[in-house]
Amino acid sequence: MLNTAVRDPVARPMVRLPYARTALQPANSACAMNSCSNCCRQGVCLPAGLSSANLFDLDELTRVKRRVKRGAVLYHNGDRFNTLYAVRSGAFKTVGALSSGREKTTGIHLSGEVMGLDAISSTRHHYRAVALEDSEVCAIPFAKLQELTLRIPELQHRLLRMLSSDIARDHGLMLLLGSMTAEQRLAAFLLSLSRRYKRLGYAADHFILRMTREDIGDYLGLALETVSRLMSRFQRDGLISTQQREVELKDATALTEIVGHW
Amino acid sequence: MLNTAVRDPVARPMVRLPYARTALQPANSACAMNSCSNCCRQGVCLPAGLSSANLFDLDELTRVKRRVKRGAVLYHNGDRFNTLYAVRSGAFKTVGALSSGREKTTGIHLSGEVMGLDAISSTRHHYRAVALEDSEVCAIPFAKLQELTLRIPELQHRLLRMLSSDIARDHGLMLLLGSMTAEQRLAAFLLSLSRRYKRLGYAADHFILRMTREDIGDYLGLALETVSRLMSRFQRDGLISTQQREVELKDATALTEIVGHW
DNA sequence: CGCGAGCTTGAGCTCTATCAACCAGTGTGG
DNA sequence: CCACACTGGTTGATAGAGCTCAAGCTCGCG
Repeated sequence: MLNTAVRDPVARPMVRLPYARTALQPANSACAMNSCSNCCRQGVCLPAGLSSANLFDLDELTRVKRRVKRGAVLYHNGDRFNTLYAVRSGAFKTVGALSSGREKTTGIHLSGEVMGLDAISSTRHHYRAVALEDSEVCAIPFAKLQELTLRIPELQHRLLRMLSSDIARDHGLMLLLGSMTAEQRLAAFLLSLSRRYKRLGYAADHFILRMTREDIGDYLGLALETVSRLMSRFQRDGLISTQQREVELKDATALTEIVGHW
Repeated sequence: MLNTAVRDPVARPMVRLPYARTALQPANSACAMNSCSNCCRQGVCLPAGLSSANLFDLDELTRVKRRVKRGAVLYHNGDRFNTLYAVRSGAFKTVGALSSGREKTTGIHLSGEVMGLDAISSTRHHYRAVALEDSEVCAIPFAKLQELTLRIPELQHRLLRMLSSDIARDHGLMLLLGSMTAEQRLAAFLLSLSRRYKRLGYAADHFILRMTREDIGDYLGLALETVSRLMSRFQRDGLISTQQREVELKDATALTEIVGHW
């Protein structure tokens, strides 16, 4: 049932070096600078589109960095909100606790993405942010950021755009959760990850899932077994090649067709 | 199987006058004023929390009203975005078209709520906004609004909060779509409508659904038949009383328990 | 009165969750 | 160095929730 070639270490195409320098790297070392002005994520993160003069203002707000170990919690459900967190390196999930004891992952956040935007309206976090791997974030005091936007209209615009694109992204997930089959969901998920890694400058067709099958299931509204089965099936059908967390998209077109284009 | 009392016109408790003046009224006539300063939705809409001096500034931006007939489209998927719409009276749904031909309703918007926030980031609308009943909106030119926020920090804060609470609301729907049974979804939906009507000053336990079973299904990720069956079951179990679009919550506690409190 | 849109109910089937067993890899302690 | 436990992944069997198809009903309207 399993393609034995995959089990054979020699036949694994995915651990070759060219990849190891890009998407497969946990990206912790990729960006050592400590201010927005010289951060390699500046093009995709909060300061995207700002003039360099304005960047310096932002530098002061993002001085505080925080390291978070894999599995550790950045903020809890119910914590007072006064800080936005920009992911510098690594990856996070935000999870909502359900009374049933189960959890629902509402978001996956890669580097350059900002977490906590949903809490602006209520002054408290609704979710728990958990590191999927050893990660680092910039802590951005929201009150100061808001002051700054009054002086820098572009920054205000940028902030609004970030919130807005969060909404748009969530709507995409709602479409997915509300009207797609398990197969479509997983295909859409893989393609979405691919797009995001590409945007970060990594290989689009080859990356490491930072999360467990269970995490993916929680995110897509599926049981972990279903995720596992589908991964196997995609592999059997030659759409992807996968070994544990390592994924290579071999036929992105076919995946796109599975999703259907909307 | 159906409680015959409900079919009997005499036994219907829901068409009595006290209700007819509140939630059952389509609310078209409820708010005839034509500027924010004297609009009865001012406390729940965009201007919420602004000082009256600032309200006057906002008045200028919301001069343009637009009437939309039931079933008519306010804006289409792909339309250029330059205007936010605040629902003055009536109700809207926003729907995303899927290639399969089916549609997914991503939002239900009652009066006092603002539509189009998801398009800020992309300059184009991703969804179609359709009136669920004869409705009226305020057209708010976004560029001008943004200018105004630079002069009125409170307005900026308000705008951010609206976007943020949109995100939070969407997350709620994602939780619902991703991890609740059909029964829980419908119960949550009814309770949510109840809360929103209450906030608008209507009766919390008695209202008219502005949408068809199909709309509800599209919104909750269920087939219309499932919605219908569950409505019947809730009625049979004494949780609600319903006749077509008219709904009375008879046991909100039980509904809350069905949802489970998270 | 007849028509159509929307709602209800039934029957059957499919997809996916659940339960369960097993496997691989990793870390731990004796 | 091996036994053992533990985490995460795979695969199978089974059952049930909800979808689809289909028929009939209600109500408002021309």
